[in-house]
Amino acid sequence: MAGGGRDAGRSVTSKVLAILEVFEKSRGPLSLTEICGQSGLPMSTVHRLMGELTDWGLLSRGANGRYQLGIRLWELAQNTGRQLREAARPHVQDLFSLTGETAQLAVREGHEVLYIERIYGTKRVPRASRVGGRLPMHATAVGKVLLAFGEDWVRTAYLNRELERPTAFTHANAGLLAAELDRAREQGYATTVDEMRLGACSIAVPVLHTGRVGAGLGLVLPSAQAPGMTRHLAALRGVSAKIERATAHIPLETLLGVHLSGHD
Amino acid sequence: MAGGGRDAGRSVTSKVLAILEVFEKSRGPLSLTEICGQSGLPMSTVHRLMGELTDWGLLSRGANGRYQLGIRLWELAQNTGRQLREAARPHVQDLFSLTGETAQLAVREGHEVLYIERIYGTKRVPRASRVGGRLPMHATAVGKVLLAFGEDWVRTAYLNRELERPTAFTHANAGLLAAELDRAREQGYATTVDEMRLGACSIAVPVLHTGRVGAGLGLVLPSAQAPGMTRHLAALRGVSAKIERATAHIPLETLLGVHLSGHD
DNA sequence: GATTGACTTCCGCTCAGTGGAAGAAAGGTA
DNA sequence: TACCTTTCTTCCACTGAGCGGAAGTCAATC
Repeated sequence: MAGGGRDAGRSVTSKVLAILEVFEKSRGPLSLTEICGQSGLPMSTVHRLMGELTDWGLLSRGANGRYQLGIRLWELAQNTGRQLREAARPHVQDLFSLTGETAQLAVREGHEVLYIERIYGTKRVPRASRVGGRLPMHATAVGKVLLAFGEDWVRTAYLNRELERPTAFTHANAGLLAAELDRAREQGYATTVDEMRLGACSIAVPVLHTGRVGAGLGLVLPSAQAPGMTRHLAALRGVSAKIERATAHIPLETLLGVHLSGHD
Repeated sequence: MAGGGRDAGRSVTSKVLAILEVFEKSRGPLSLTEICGQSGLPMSTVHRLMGELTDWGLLSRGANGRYQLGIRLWELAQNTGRQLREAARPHVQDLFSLTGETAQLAVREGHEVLYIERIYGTKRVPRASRVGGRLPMHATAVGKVLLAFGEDWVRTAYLNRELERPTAFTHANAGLLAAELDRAREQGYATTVDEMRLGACSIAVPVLHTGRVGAGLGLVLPSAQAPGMTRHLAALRGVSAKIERATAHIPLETLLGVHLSGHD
């Protein structure tokens, strides 16, 4: 019966968010039916909401009737963490110029590394991530740095979880990993070799802010160059220091739209 | 009376969007009161909505209680026009490497240029825009290219508007501008000198896709170098061709979350 | 310890949102 | 052309989610 069998207890907002979530997971444009299927919402409801969202520009609709995220959403989102990205970008570029290797900046988001900036080297290195993408922390150099220099409770919580093994070389043993993180902390940098993607190795240093790790700055290179990786340390540290100086005046919480305190 | 004096006719979604719109316009984090003031919504309503949005991560809340756009929004938005950005980015980087000047890629959004990618040169050039930012079309080289090679109705509609004059050198006369656009079309490139920002000049070429302009590719340099700007044309054209090839397999509408047909 | 301002919670009323169903397009298939 | 299938769009009577005024809490400031 009309209005009676409604999905009780569900707020409108939650439905809108459910729709956005569908787009978060999928690649290309989606048809109305696909959105309904994946969100579990009735078609007429989705149809109405899509209309409102499209009018505003959060979503856009192609000639074939399929929906995709709209450019207005992208524009809006450029304001998120803009200060960090704008301050850091030229320096990440410098790091690339200095080394000629793929350079990247990442932060912790929950139990994963979130890549917020990257300059691609011309060399062929297997790509594991992209800007806006996430990876497990223990399989990447930036991730290890974020764990090693981060707060203890984060590290403890992380090591108590089941650790993924994207490759056969991933260090997934909690005890050994803990020792590796201690070493990283002493040395001031972390590395990986074939741990996330075969053929790629990486090295990273922390970017500190008021004594805490704000981000990780790293390089990705072909595994063949793993032995000589540390020759890039000077560049990494120099650039990291510059980013630290460039962001020192900005409150850490403002840098990214992230809660830094609390146990997620 | 409770529930009686409600803001009739206003959908929940529109309120959520009104809140997001507030963030679109403002710089830093906002307090609840500020959001209420700018959106015109009652405090208890905003408070409840903020709770839901924050839980999901569209917004985040700092220690001081102020709200800002959350990183999840940014992550979500990375999916917008990703194919174009990912395909184009390395090439924009190449353009920077080849020229050493600030390189940028922009598309048309309504009556403005929207910058979607940029690599900063080391030279000091007055900055007028940022990634995710907009500028009037007739005051920028990429904008002129988008007008010159775009559909006729866009151009006609644009020239019938009042044309802003960000500097004293802006070409704001519709007739002269039309002639300039014709010339740009013949020559295959457009330029500006001090037209958007004193001290900066720019040159741009179109990036075509199935015979239409998909985007504009340009360089910004100090005005002192304006006379010799055209020496970068070969690099611009070469890189543009590469981007065209790299995006040829993607339907134009999918490239960006934008409606390309219809009169905005 | 009183005043002010900013935020949070409460709660009964009511209309915006709901979703099933019927209708309209679009896309096959023969 | 007619017929079926799938996908999208519109309609509408019902009702509980959202509403917002008011009262309560908290933290500065005087």
